[in-house]
Amino acid sequence: MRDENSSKNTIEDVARLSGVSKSTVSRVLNNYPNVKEKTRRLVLRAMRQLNYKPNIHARRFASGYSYTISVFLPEIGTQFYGRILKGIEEELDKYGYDSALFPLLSRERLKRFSNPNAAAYQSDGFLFVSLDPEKLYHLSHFPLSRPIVLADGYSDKFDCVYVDNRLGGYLAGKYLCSFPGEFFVVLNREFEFPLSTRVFLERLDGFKTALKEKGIKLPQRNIISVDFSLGGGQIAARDILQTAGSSLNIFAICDLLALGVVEEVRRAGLSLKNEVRVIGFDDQPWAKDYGITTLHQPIEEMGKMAAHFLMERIRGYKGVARAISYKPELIKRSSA
Amino acid sequence: MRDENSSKNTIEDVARLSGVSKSTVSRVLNNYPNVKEKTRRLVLRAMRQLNYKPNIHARRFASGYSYTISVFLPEIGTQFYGRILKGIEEELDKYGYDSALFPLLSRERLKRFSNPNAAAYQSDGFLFVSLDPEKLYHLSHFPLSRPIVLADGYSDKFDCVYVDNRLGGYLAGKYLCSFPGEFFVVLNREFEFPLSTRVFLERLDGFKTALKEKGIKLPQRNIISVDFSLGGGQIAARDILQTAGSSLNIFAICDLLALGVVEEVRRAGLSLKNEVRVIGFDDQPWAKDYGITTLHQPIEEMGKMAAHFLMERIRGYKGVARAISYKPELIKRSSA
DNA sequence: GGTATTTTTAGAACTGCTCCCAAAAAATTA
DNA sequence: TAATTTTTTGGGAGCAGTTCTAAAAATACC
Repeated sequence: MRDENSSKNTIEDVARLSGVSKSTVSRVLNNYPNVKEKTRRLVLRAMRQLNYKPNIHARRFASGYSYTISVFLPEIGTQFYGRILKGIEEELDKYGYDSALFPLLSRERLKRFSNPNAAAYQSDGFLFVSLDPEKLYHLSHFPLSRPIVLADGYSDKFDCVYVDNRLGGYLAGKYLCSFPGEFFVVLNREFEFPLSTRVFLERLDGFKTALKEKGIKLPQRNIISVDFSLGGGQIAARDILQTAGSSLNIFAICDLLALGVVEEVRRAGLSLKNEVRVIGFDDQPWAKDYGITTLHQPIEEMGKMAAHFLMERIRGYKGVARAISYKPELIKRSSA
Repeated sequence: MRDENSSKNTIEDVARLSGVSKSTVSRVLNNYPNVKEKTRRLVLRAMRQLNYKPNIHARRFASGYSYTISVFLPEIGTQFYGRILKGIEEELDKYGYDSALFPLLSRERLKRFSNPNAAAYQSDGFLFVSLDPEKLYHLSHFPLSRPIVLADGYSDKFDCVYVDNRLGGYLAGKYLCSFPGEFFVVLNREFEFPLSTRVFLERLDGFKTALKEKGIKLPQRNIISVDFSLGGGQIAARDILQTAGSSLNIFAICDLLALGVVEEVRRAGLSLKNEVRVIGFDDQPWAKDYGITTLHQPIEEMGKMAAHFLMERIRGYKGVARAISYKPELIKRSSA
């Protein structure tokens, strides 16, 4: 089927109507600086008049650019990925770029990408979210001539944008230490090997460090692993409430788990903050509504910045690898 | 950045090496039937020798086809979508087609697609998974000249491929009715409006029908809504076990919830089948390992068939809308 | 005001593949 | 074997942009 979507008008029609040459229209199209303002307006008006839409295939063909970047992520069912994607897409829009999503989902699915001609590699750059490109065995297939940027992950080889998760955990720990009682961490199970991320373990690590500084020990059985879901948090809370005393400090590794915990604590008729303190991580938009004390991280901003780095590289920037680390911030609400 | 991925060799180089014309090479490339076998082999050998990869942009440009279809789905964190995608991709591969994924994720994100020039619409066809294109308000932007196919959903306007969920629920109900005791359904909460699917409610409906036939009533409070996760199933199970008698029949609307239920039942030291019966839905690959009695549905097969329909349409097939409905099959294992 | 310099523009080559048309080759028929 | 039909192949004109080069226009300078 021919693509009726791109209207019939070509760059030539625009040129004719505005009385300039094809190349000038092209320059306007691509935001080249050396076009007289008057001419630019003329051309833009003609474009509008003809409802001109450049043929994306012709454009890609002629320029050699695909105007697309590939985003690899473990999965995208969670709000975190929805938000980071939002940031990425917003930034790309500015450059007329699109993103193609490649959720790896499972070890098995990852195999699909062992074909170096897979669609995933037909783009101008690569963005890895929560993923370590060096761990993914198909990296050998990577066209390393094209830039790679990491979001929510660290590397010394590539530009990357991440949150200081260890610090976040530390801040949570430090704050909770100011309360008496027993300490718990609600953690979610990790992905299998090549898709695993250090993020949660780093938060845990920072948390432990803070406790240690105060001479508090966190017994292994107080670290409760559940699946990444509201229900997971609820289950963990029930287990904790069933076996522990009446003054509890709970660090949930993310807001979703924290919400599950908070709901169960309320259901059990216990008083948040007085009897049980719960801290989450993320500061999801709804965390405020539920009064969840949490560590704020700028998710959309990370996506935006990562996309920005990548676009700079695609545009030819050659400097050494850069890393931006965002500091999480403790937001105190009613849950702790 | 120029695309170094597609090696330097063009169709012309292949033509020269194999001693034929460009057009003949093109014919071989596109699997045209009218090429002498000897010539075809000659050309293929030359391609191999030069490690020739057609320039995908040139191809799209010249043909007007994008060799891509857009797959819209609510989200893709779950195994169901991973599996259906697998089927889709396998089938598309046969035609040299790729899929671009567009998880709508949320009402808010859906807005991104209100732009008729979004990448999502730059493809040769559209596949809606668990989604009703007529409910999505951006349908107005749809290039209806290009074919649409539904998977895991029904429509009289478009080709569609789905499972008879009502029958599945009915079979579950009928089987459980052969046991005494109280009846429960574990359901997961729905997506918000435009992303909602009727799938789970249909299963519930079929289940109720079966009970009604035996004169059994399912009180509203025996329908337990939890989030779609392992933890959700566990929570539901705890609630059920806490308040109900000792002979229970539980229909979990999907295997993931069923697994959560089964785990909790075992943890509570109750005997599956004798005291508590649990039926799931899906027959996920791991359901067997956990002994979950469930309704089998051919997920990959659905994806494959949907992709097949779509490819037929893209290739010009003009017949009336077709619908394939798969009948779920009860697989008895140790949980019921 | 004339020349040098810089900015802006037109013209045309180029990208690599598809596909139509006509020519050549092969197969079939008389 | 010639004539006819069918199959296979080559030639070349698109496709719709980008980009290089050189010319034209605008600006700066003396």
